[in-house]
Amino acid sequence: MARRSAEKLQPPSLDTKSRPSRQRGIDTFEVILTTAGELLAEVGFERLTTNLVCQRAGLTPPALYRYFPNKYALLKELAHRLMEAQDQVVLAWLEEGGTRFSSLEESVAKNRDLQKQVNAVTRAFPGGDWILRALRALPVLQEVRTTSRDTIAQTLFEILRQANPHADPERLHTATRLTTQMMYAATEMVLEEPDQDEDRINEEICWMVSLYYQHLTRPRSAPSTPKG
Amino acid sequence: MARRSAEKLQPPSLDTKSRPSRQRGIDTFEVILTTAGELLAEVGFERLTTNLVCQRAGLTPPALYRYFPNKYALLKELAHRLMEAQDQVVLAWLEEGGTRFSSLEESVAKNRDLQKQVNAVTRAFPGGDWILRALRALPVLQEVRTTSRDTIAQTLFEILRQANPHADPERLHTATRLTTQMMYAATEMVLEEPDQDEDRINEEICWMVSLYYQHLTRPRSAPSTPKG
DNA sequence: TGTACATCAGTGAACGCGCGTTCACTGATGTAC
DNA sequence: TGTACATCAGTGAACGCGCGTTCACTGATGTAC
Repeated sequence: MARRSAEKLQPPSLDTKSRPSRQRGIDTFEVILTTAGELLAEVGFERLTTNLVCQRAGLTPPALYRYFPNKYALLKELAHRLMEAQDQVVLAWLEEGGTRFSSLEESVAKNRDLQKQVNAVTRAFPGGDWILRALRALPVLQEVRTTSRDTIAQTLFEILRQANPHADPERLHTATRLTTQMMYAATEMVLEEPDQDEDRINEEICWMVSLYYQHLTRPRSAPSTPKG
Repeated sequence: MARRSAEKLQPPSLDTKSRPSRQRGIDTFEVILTTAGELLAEVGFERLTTNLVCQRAGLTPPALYRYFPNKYALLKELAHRLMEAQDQVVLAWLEEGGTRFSSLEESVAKNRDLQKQVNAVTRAFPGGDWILRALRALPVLQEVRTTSRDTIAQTLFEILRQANPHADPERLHTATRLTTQMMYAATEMVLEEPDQDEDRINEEICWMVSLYYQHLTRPRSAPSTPKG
């Protein structure tokens, strides 16, 4: 009883409760998430409720409640998966030498490809745009967002640090976090206003980032103007 | 009766209902908004309810309901005011010649001052951080956000267009919208993670933007390195 | 300057709805021997 | 290979709460004459 009222004071702060062990449960778990993604795309996260998900998924509330304590747990799991999908794209790009180039134009082109891929992955994710909004709006999810961004930024930092040992490390560190954030912000911008020309925005954000890194890594020499 | 059920189909899409005409009403209107801002800062916009605002403001629900149809109307009014406060700062900066400079360093410095001011204004606004989140998360508010950004971007565009008649206008247009968005995104970044060094982030975002505009407006000449 | 009336501003009390959540239970799947 | 049992997975039905909203009303302020 005492434990009960103590729980009441900080109860909803839960992740996914118990993960299912058998196939049937695993399927249900996935159906719940898929349905939540669908509904998110349809009604947005404010009108998303556990009851609504259950209804659409053909389940009763206790079934959902077995795995997720509330709708935030649903959103957190979805957000986590979206972030992982994005991260995979970025990390693969880094491994394939996305930061290696021999001209400013090539740098822009490579960044543009990355940006395009990230946008595509986000778009393909059911309710992806809403998940991005939720990641900003709900404090519970901010950690998911920040963790993802910092992972990317840290990896990028290490690569650039090795390639540019003379650059100011502190500044480079801020730079990687900032540009990562900015490229995500550009993705949000494109998804939020679909009537805009995505290619144009991608192009420009990549010029911004490329010019900036050029400045940071070659601060005292004139920039290369290869085919000027 | 028929009218009633028709209204039910699209009712909550309202702005502030009737504005008060007498002093007493005007005071109440403002008290409601002030209280909403306070509560926003305390509990966030998800747990903000009209009842809660009434309770804190020492009013009964119908009093609030007289002016605002729901909590979104509250948020919309608050968001509108925050955007106006930000816009004023930016427009004043533009009028005072924020875009005129004689070196890259001066451009960065001027941008940094602007960014600092915008951050300060946002921080001083009760619940400002939450309003920024709501502006992203709630579709009802996106128009407020977009309108503000496009107003700024358009003004900036016209100034830059006149100063740089040779620059590609379409590209310049995209650029102004993009950089405006990016600088707002940097504000959000600073407010969301207060443990970070604001000055450092301001500095870097301004380098990004300044280098980018330098490239756009002098695409074929080497950048000036005055005190290199 | 005073009176009668219209309008504005806010109260008190209650409502229906649906959300999150729980309880005791049934059925299905795996495991030990 | 078959039986007994433990655990997992999900059901049916209900609950309390509080949110948004409304109704008929009172009191305060301004206006006409």
